[in-house]
Amino acid sequence: MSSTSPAVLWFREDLRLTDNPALDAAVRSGRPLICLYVRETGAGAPRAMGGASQWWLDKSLSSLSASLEEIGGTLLLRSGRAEVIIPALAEETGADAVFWNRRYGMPERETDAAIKKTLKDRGVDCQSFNGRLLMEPWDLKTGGGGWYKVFTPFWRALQAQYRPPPFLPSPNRITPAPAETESLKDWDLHPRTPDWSHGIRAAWEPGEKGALKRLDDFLAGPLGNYASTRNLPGVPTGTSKLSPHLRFGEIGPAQIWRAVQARLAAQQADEESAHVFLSEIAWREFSYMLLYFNPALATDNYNTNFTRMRWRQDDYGFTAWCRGQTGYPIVDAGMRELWCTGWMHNRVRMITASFLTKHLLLPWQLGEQWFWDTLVDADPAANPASWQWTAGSGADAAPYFRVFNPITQGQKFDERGEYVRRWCPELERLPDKYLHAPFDADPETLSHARVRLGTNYPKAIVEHALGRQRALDAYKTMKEDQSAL
DNA sequence: TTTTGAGTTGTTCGA
DNA sequence: GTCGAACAACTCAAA
Repeated sequence: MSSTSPAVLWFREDLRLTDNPALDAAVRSGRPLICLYVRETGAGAPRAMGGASQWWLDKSLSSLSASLEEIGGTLLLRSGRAEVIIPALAEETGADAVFWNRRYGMPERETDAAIKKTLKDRGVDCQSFNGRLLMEPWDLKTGGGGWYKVFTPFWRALQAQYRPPPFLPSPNRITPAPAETESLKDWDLHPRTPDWSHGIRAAWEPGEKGALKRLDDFLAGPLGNYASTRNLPGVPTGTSKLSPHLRFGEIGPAQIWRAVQARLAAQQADEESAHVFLSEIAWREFSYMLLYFNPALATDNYNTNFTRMRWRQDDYGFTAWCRGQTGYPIVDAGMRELWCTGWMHNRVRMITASFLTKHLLLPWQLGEQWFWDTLVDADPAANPASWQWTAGSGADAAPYFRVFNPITQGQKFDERGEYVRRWCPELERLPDKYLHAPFDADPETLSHARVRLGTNYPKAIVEHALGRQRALDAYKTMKEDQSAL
């Protein structure tokens, strides 16, 4: 092998230098490197990112590019169909090897397989790695040889079988190979006219450095109380907030796993909290397995009984939900946090998703798409899997009769109202007693708090008891329709 | 092959 | 205020 032929390292959902198996192998191959990111468009491209994710991608690519330059490399940018770009780049540069970390959704898998075949036919070595999951979907099988459909046995098997591979440090030197690049600025990923990204910018530091810092900060403190505070949206450090970093692969789950285990071994972590936290990482894994075996996870009901579900059509209700104007403070606070910061606390994701699919009886796909467009952590596996879980159509889903009560959920998890007051300042002066149910407050209390329902804060768009019963009836009807077949 | 125990996150009602 | 049961069957995973 001539060491002068370059290799292509194709970055996709693994925008990091540390613990990156494809990058490590590419560097070890001893070839000059072409580090590439492709903005994929057209047939075979991944689902188009929403605005918030594009914002993140912009910053993450800047960060990756800067990190590469620190060690002598550069980040090459190209746009178009990967099936065309990758082989063409190999030909143009004389590259005789291509490295990447695997993807698990469709049509990416087909695209990657097609590229691999093309490259091999032309004598270009093509190697793929696991840089995104603890265990890949085909690695974890039930005793019967199938894939897990229930989380708990999946989680048990994962704990029993997973051993993290050795840590791969960042290369300290890269020899770049020249090739022409597009400009990140020209990709126009940052929003203009208007630039709505102020709130997002204030909340996040995209890129590998930000990811590692977030992990360190979380492990050093918040992890200790994770089991108890992770459900409290008013506690800013209650959760790790690693989700967007994981989504873009600025950090991998193996790094998180090792770091938590190291803390446990050093007796520097509360066992229950560490366990609960790792189980959240495992939910992400479970979602990827579901996506791998159910490529239409984002559009089709996993439980096909739900094809008979009679969802409502309600543009007004959907718009009110999107805008955080439902009249239920915990729901509105969540939707506004999402709009403003590109993120929403997990507890509140469940409450808002339940409200859309149960109280408003709107199809989960509407909510899934809205989250996809507005979340910085919008994940092709976790987002649809979680929406289906809440709607009741998913794998190991919440039983349908579990309808979150947005009033009691607020009282239980935002008792002092820190969260609601942060995002619904018009309710700031309401006493805690009525904060989660302003419609129950007497006129005097409302006027004293300067809340005018229907004027500066909406009336509830659906009464809780009515919404709940309507959802339960719809479910019952669906079952009856099913058995009538 | 059959059996058995179990299943992320809740709510409501009645004692 | 607190507690346990009912809510609905059904499918999964392992013995």
